[in-house]
Amino acid sequence: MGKAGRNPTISDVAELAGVSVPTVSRVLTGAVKVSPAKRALVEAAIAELNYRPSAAARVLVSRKSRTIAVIAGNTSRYGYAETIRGIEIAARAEGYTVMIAVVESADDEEVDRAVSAVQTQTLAGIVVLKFDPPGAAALRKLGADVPRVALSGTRETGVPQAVLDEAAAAEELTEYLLGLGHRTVHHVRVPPSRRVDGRTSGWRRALRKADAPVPPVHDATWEPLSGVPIGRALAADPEVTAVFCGNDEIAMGVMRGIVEAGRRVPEDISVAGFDDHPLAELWSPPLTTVAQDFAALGTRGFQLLLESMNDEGAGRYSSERPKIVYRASTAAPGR
Amino acid sequence: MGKAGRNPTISDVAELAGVSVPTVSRVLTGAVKVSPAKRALVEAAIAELNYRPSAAARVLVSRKSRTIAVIAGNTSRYGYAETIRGIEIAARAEGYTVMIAVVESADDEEVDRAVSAVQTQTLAGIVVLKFDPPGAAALRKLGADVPRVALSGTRETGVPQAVLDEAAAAEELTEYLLGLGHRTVHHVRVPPSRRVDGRTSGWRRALRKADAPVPPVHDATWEPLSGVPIGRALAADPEVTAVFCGNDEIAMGVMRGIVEAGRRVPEDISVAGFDDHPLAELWSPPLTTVAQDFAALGTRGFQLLLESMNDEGAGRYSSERPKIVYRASTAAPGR
DNA sequence: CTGAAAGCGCTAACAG
DNA sequence: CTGTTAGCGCTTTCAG
Repeated sequence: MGKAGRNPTISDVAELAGVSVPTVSRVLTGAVKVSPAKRALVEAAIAELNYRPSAAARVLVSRKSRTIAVIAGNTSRYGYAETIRGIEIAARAEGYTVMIAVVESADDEEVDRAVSAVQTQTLAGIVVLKFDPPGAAALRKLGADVPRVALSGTRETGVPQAVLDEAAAAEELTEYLLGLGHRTVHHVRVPPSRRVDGRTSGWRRALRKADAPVPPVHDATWEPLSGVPIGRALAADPEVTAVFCGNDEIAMGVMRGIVEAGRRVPEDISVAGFDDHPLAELWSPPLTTVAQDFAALGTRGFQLLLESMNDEGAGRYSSERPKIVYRASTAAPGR
Repeated sequence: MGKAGRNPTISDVAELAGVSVPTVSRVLTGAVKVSPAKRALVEAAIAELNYRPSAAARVLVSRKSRTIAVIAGNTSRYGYAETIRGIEIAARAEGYTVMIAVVESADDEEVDRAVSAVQTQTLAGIVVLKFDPPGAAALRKLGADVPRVALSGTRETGVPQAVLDEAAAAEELTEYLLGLGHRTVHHVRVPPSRRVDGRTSGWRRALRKADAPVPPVHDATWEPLSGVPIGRALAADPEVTAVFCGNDEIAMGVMRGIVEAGRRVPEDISVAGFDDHPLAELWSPPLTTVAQDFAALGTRGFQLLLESMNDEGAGRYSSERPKIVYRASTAAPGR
């Protein structure tokens, strides 16, 4: 019998069931056939002792793990949280456990800390949220010894990757605005993930293709409130009739600034966002935006990871085109 | 030298440094003194091989882990995501890694699955988000063998717990509304965590204390849009002048319904929410609400866990009183 | 201060 | 089908 206070081990189970330790292991893993009689004995013993195999011991000897890590710059912001949720759901469905490693900044020290924390664990795979510079830096430092998948960001070579084609969506949205009759579209950017930001480059491409002037970009922070002064500034310029914002929260801040400055949305100025935040539909006026299915992105990411664990489809690239959601915050320019 | 393709092990390091394996272990753990000369040798070897100790092997022999698990009914909804963020930040600061276990429902099977997944890991401790029935069910099934902490929910005995005193805050907010001159306050509830929901009971307590009529409760889902029809219904009743909603997102939906029905906020009807969602301040009109510091709750939770790992303060209870944020969505009743 | 020996809980050969 | 024998990578005695 196991000593009191200690968790039961596989030998406690073996002893109680009257079989050898490997036999218990065999019913646990199910890999090798065991006679029904002994199997029943073992299962009874497991139930009686409320035995749970130790993942640590298992991993040590089998070198196989049922844990994946998610490396992310953040866990609670809308896109991040939803993506992680998608990964977790897919992982759970396949019996995997998820571990989180947050990389606050792209500082060498911080990235090393996070990468070390991850490399210490024996993992089945790693999903990197390449939404921002910290994520990209972490991916770069990761060895190729463990299956990895990158989510979003610039295209990787040699690493399977799933992305949302933000540039295409931003281009389409900007074209829509121009098609409404706006002479040009102004842009408020969220902190860019990298040198080239898909949302910004899609916007610029659309303007160039239409030979529309490319106004200077306004930079917001992740704080919704940071959009307010930008909105006020934009409203002060009578030339401004359409604004495309890097995300919905900033768009809401910008709209607030515009309204505070005494102009109307969309009569005087059209405003569009990005993400289709849960509150975008509820906003007044409801926000025209781009629906990004982050949870599906996470799920695709885990799928890619699974494939890459089985050596299939290494280097696969999966791109999805987000859909524009037309609502009331955009309209033809007034007079 | 280590075989190619394999991660380097502690004996590869020992060999390269020309010392014994336990000596390497001693510089790794720092528990026992090692001569500066050997220490330098070992550190050089570690750096050269880019060696990372295996957490699995460590845990197996030392029975000590630097990983904690968070059990939660959800990971991406505002309060949940922020709480997890707070836990993760505190854990990371102390060198702990966070593992996530999601419990979708309170079904026995689902709860057992999550609890098993957690018990398989060798953990330093577990933080349970007792925000909802699944969380509460999971806490109940967890053995006392690993340090645990409960966050929110009804008071536990024997388990350290950190909570936000929602009932007190809801009562204060309701009293404020009554103090403004409203005859009573209507209530829209979010899916309740348990039989007694703090927000609802605080509201009811305030009405009783003031001898105000207690109108029937309206039930919303977690979907912000579910508030819209409720808002419309409320607006149709001329008796309604003040509404207290279970969270900000629902409050936004309710306000939308009220406005659609042709009544104004706050001139005709005051609306208050709960949580101080990042967009509450930006809403028109800005929402009166209760600021819940979920990240701080998470941090306090991890602190409690640390104490309980060191056998200090087992059974501690930490309650924080959220602060009311007065904004423009509430006012004295019009005539 | 340092090395030798033992063993954590489990699975992977290998006989039988 | 089943038991015996090894040993995963590390920390922990225990001698020196």
